[in-house]
Amino acid sequence: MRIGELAERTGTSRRLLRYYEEQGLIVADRGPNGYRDYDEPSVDRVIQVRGLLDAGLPTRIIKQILPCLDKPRTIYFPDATPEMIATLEAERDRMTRRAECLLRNRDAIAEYLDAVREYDGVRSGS
Amino acid sequence: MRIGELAERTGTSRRLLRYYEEQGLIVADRGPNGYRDYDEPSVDRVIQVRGLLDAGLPTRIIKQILPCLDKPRTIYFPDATPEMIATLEAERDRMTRRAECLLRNRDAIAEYLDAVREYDGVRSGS
DNA sequence: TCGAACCCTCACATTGATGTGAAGGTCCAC
DNA sequence: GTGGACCTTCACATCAATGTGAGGGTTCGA
Repeated sequence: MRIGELAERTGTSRRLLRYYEEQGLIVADRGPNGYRDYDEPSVDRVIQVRGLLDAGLPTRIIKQILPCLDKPRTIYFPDATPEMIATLEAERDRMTRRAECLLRNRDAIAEYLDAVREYDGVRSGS
Repeated sequence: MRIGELAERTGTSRRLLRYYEEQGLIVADRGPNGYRDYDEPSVDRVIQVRGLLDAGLPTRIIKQILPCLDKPRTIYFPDATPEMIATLEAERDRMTRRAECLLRNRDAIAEYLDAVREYDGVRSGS
């Protein structure tokens, strides 16, 4: 598929798809005319990249961890260097802390909303 | 306490503390000399702001939700306008999705790390 | 009273993720 | 064969979160 379709199916601008490619997060074949050509799995890939980005990871890190997250659990150990391992461990912990913070604050918001709902319910009668 | 101490205790640069104030995320008294003067709770406040920021929320949103998150469960309903409620609900859901994505990918990384560890363990013998 | 170590404001620089638009090639349907 | 809807690259713009430094005041201890 071409970039327009991928953009539509992933809800991502063409500009960003090119940017992700430039950052090494996705790859694309090229047709004889220079047009980018994507395969079906690219859709999931882009969605995952967007999720990670939205979760707050920078492209630099995403590029590093993506190879470890590929579905066919082949578990590549291409260059599981100590630095790489350290980066992953650090990132795993960062993600844990981040998620905790997120959930903690989300719960606080939910709690507030519940209180508001109850308040409104009482105020307007049942 | 003055800005230097707060910076040190929160691991945040003075510049950023001033920025957060400019964005309305924290407040500071002023001494007769113009120096900012912070109270003890400011420390937690700054830490929470940093957590939310790190969790990916923009200052604009943080400013909106912070009042709902204040500890003394006074539950202010200063201006619980419908728009405000909608914003909060949307943000709550966004945070949930974000956290899920984060945890899903974190688990994938953890799984990978486990596999690597096992691989290394086997390879080097016990 | 001098210097170090604070503080202030202002303003420009940078980085990452994006938007936008120009200048131009390709493909297809009419 | 022309127009519209694609695609290409390049480059400049933007926005939020930060860094950095200039120019200048305050506080305090030696």
